[in-house]
Amino acid sequence: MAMEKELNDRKRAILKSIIDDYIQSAHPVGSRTIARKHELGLGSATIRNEMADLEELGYITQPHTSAGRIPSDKGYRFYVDHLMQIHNLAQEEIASIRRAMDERIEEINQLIKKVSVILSDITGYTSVVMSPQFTRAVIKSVKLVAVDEKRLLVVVLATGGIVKDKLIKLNFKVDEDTVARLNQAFNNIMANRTMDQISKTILFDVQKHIQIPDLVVMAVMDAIEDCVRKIETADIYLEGITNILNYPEFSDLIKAREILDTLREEEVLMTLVKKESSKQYFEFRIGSENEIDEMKNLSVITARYGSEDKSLGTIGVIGPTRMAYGKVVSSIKYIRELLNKEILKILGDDS
Amino acid sequence: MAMEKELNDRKRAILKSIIDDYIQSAHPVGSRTIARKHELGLGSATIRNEMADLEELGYITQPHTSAGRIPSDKGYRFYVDHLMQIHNLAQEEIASIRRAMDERIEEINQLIKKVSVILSDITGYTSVVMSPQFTRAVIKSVKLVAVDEKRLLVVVLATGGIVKDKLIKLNFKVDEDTVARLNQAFNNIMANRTMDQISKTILFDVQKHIQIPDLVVMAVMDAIEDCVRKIETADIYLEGITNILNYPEFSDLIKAREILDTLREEEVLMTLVKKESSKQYFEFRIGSENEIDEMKNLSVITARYGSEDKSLGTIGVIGPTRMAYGKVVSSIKYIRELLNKEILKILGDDS
DNA sequence: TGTTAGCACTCTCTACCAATGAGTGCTAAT
DNA sequence: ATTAGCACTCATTGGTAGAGAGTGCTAACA
Repeated sequence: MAMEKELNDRKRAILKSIIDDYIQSAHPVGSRTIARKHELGLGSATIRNEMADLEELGYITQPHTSAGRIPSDKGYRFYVDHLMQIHNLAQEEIASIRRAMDERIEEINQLIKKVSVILSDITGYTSVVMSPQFTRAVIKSVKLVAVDEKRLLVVVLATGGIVKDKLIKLNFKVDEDTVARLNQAFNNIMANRTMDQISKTILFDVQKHIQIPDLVVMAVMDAIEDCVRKIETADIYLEGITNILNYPEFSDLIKAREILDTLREEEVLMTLVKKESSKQYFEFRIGSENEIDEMKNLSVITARYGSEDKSLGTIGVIGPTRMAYGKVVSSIKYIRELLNKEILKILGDDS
Repeated sequence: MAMEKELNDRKRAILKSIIDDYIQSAHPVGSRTIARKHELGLGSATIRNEMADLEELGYITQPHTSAGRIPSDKGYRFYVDHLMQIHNLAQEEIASIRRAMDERIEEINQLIKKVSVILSDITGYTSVVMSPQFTRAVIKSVKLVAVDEKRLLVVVLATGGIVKDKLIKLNFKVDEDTVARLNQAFNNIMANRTMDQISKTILFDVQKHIQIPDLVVMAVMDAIEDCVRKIETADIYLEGITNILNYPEFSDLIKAREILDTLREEEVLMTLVKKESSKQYFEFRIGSENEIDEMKNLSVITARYGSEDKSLGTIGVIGPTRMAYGKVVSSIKYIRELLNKEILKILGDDS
C-alpha cells in the first residue's frame, strides 16, 4: 500500500525508537529521550520535526500538548508489519520452557492447558489456547461396554486416533447379549460415517430389527452424538488473566475488572481465536482492530498450530496494545513447535 | 466461654448494629449513625460510651482518632457466633438458582463446577467447591477394551457407582485373546480390594502365569492406579475470583493481585477446604484465623456436603472479612441441599 | 446513677495554588 | 537541511487552609 512509501528510512527509525521505548517504559517519549538513548546521530530538534510529521500522518499521538508521544494503533500496526525485530528466546527461557514440558503428558487437553500456562508465564501476558478441533469427524467404530446391570460405557473411536467416551445410565437392565447386539448394530450404521450422514430413519429401522427397547437405543444414540460433539468442538484455555493487573494501562480498577469479566466469556474468546483469514500463519489484532468494544485497547496475537496443510487449533496471547510484540511472536513460534510435536506423540502418526 | 458474659444486651445490640452497618457501607460507623439509623432509643453520647467499652474489649477498633469504628476479627467472630441473622433467600434468588440448575447434568465434575458458579453469582463473592473424594476406594471390577490394535481403554468401576477410565497406548499389538486374558487376570486380583491391598508381588505372579509381556501388564496396572488415584483425589473449583475486585478493601491493585495469585494456588485452596474439625457442619475462618498470611484479611465460610454420616466434600465462599455472613450462610445452606440431591441422582442410590 | 447535651479537639479529605519540569513549536543561525 | 535557543503549555507535586465527621470529656438532668 501507499502507507509504506509514506515513511522514509529516518522516519521509520524514529518511529521504531519511539515504539521500542514506549513498550519498555510505558511513558510518553519525547524527542530528547530519543536523541539521547538511541544513536541516530540527530539532534532533538530534528527529531521533533519528524515527530510532528509522524503525528500528522497518524502514527503517533500526544496525550496532551506538553507531553511526549505515544504510538497510535496505526503506529503499532506499521511496527508489527515492518519494523519489529524478532529476537530469539534467551537460552534460559528455552531451558525453563523445556523444564516445564518435561513431565510426560498423556491427555491432549492437559497438554493444551500446560502449554497455555507456559505461554503466559514466559510472556507475562494472558494466553489463550484452543484445543484441537476435528470438524466433521469420521467415526471409525463404536464400542459398548456393560459397566454394571444398568450402566453402559459408550466409546467412540474416530479417525485421527481420537477416542471419546461417555457413561450412560439406563432405566432397564440389559444383559450381555443385548449389549453385543447393540454393539453390532451401531457399528453397522456408523462405521466410516460422519455424524450428519447418519439419519435418524436408518436408526429407526435398525431399532425395529434388533428388538431392543426404543429408550435404550435412543440413549446410546444420544451418547454417541455427545461424544462426536465433544470431538468436534474446541475447548478454550485462558491462563494468566491476572497478569493484566500488572500493566499501568489497567491501573483503573473498574476498567481492569471490566476486561477480566469480558475475557471470562466463552464467546468472546471464540471470536478471538477463530480462524479468520486462513492464509496467514500469524495474525495480529491491534487495539481498535478488535471487534469487541471492551478490547479496543488490547492487542491479540494468534497463530495456527497443527500440520502444514491442516490447522488444528489456535494459540495466542492477549495484552495491552503496548505489548512486547517481538518477544511474544518468538515465544509463540517456539511453543507452537513444541506443541505440534507433543500432539503428534499423543495422537500417533497415523492420519 | 467468659466472652459471652462480657457483653450485656445493650452492648450486643450496638455491636450488631455497627457490624450490620459496616458490612453494608464499608465505612467506619460513628455513634451518631447508630443513634439515627438503628432504633435503639439511645442518644449518640450513650452509644459513644458503649463503643469505647467495646473497643476496650477488642470487638471494634478505630482506624484513627476522629473516625468511626470498624469491627475487629474478634468482633466478627462474636457476630457470627451470636448475633448474625440468617434470613432466608429471597424468592427471586431461589428462582434464579433453580433456573441455573435446570439443565440436566450427567457428570459429577460438571455439576460441581456449575454449583460453584451459582454460588459465586448468588453471593457476589468467590466460591470454592471441592469435588467428591472417595478415600480408599474399593475396586468392584476392571474392564479392558481394545480400542484399536495398540490401544486399550482401561475402565475401573468402584463401589458407590463411580467409574473412571483411561486410554493407554502400547508398544505392542495385542489381540482379542490377550485382552480377554488380561481382563480375567486383573479382575481376579483386584475385585473387592482397595489399591493399597494390591501388592506388586501378587501382580508379578500373575504376570508369569498368563504369559503376557511385562510391559503390557505394567502399563495396564499403571492405568488402573491412575484411575483409582483420580477417584480418591478431589478437584477444586474456584469461581468468581474477579469479584474480589469489587470490594473497596481490595482497591489497592498490588494487594488485589497478590490475593488473586494466592487463590490460584492449588495448595492454598486445599488448606481452605480440608475437613478440619469433623464435628462442625459449618466452619468460619475469619481474617487472622486463617493460616495463610495473604488471607489474613479474608474470611472463609465452608460447609460439608454429602450424606449425614459421610461427608463427600466441601463447599465454601471466600470474601473480605466484611462479608455478608448471614446471606452467605443461607446461600450455602440452600445450594448444599440441591447439590446433595443432584449427586444422589448421578451416583444412583446404591451405596 | 445512668443518660444526654454541649464543646473543644483530632484527624482525614478536598480544594486550591504555586512551583517544577518535561516537552513542544517556532525562529534564527549554521 | 539541521540545530541551538527560547517562549510557551500543561500535568504533576507539595503545601496549606478549611470543612466535616467523629471522638472524649464535662456538666447538667431525670
